[in-house]
Amino acid sequence: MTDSLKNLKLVNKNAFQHDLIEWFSNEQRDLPWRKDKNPYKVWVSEIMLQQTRVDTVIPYFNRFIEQFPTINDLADAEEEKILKAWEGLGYYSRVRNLQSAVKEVKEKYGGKVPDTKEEISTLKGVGPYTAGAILSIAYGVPEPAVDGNVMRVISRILSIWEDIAKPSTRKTFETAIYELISHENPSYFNQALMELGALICTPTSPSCLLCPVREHCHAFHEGVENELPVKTKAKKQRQVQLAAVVIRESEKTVIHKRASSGLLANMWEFPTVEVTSPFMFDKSYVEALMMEELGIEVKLGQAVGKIEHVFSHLKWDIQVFDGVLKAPIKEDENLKMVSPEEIVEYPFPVPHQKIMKQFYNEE
DNA sequence: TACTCGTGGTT
DNA sequence: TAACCAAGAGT
Repeated sequence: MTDSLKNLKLVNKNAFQHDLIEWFSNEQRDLPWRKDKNPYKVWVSEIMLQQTRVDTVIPYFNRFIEQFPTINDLADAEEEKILKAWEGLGYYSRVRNLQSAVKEVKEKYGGKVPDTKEEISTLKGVGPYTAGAILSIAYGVPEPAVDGNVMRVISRILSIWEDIAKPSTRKTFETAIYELISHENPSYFNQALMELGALICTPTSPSCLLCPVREHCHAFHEGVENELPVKTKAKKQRQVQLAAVVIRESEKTVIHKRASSGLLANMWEFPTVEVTSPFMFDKSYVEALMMEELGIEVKLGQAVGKIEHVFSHLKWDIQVFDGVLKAPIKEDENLKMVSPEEIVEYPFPVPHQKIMKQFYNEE
């Protein structure tokens, strides 16, 4: 693994830093989280940007900061509100961890985001990348912030052939960045690597002729920029068959809150059960499951449609039924009857938003 | 380590 | 269309 950094000492460090930072100074995108270096805003942006595209994040970031302008505002918010603000972004534990961490900053650090690697890394949801990003961008600390962009860019610059899909590989790149990072401007150095990965040094067909650090790039000189980075393939999603019911009772419908851990934790949904093998979508079977698992006595009507939704690791195939209650539900924290006006206040995952749109709200 | 955890845009 | 991809972290 040390051998994969054999080109590290061959890089003209000062020239590389200069070319990279100069390019970023001139070409960086105008993004809302780049307006100031407020550690809280930097933090929020970095959590949102995890595995999520810039264009997707922008409107969420603006709304989130407007709704929760400070650490105190977020710390004091109801979980339902923060999940609603995150609705549609995915990876919902990110925002629950963020609020948990923000509460800790409020209580243990007097509301000031920690500025050391050791302290900030103890916060929920702040891993090696996010710690380095906040420290370098908000506080000017020369720590690496190794994300997918950085691994791709540096794998090409240094011609590193380690598999970037393996968790242990990140350390190789951190070692490289510790050596290469500008101590005069660690913020721009880290952001420039990511910006370069996003705009120039893209996964397929990188624009090497436009690259400000082309002359420092070993992969370009060896003509192997399209072979790097090495990344093993992800395995296919597992299929899950679900039955959901849209219950109509005098202009209202029944919604259910999911478990507090696991997939889509604490999000709301139309009553849903997983069905397996032979009896797949048999109505009386689904009715029995609804009673056993959710305590809902429902009479299923027509199968009104089908929703398909692909997650990173599984695929939902939802058969949607119409239905009416055979007996009133016992409303509690996790089971409610709501009107069309009320339902919009609850956070729903996208597949159930699709159900709402197609089979409940829409005419 | 390998798996879990979302979503939407690209190829 | 299916696969791939995007500023990862928790377990």
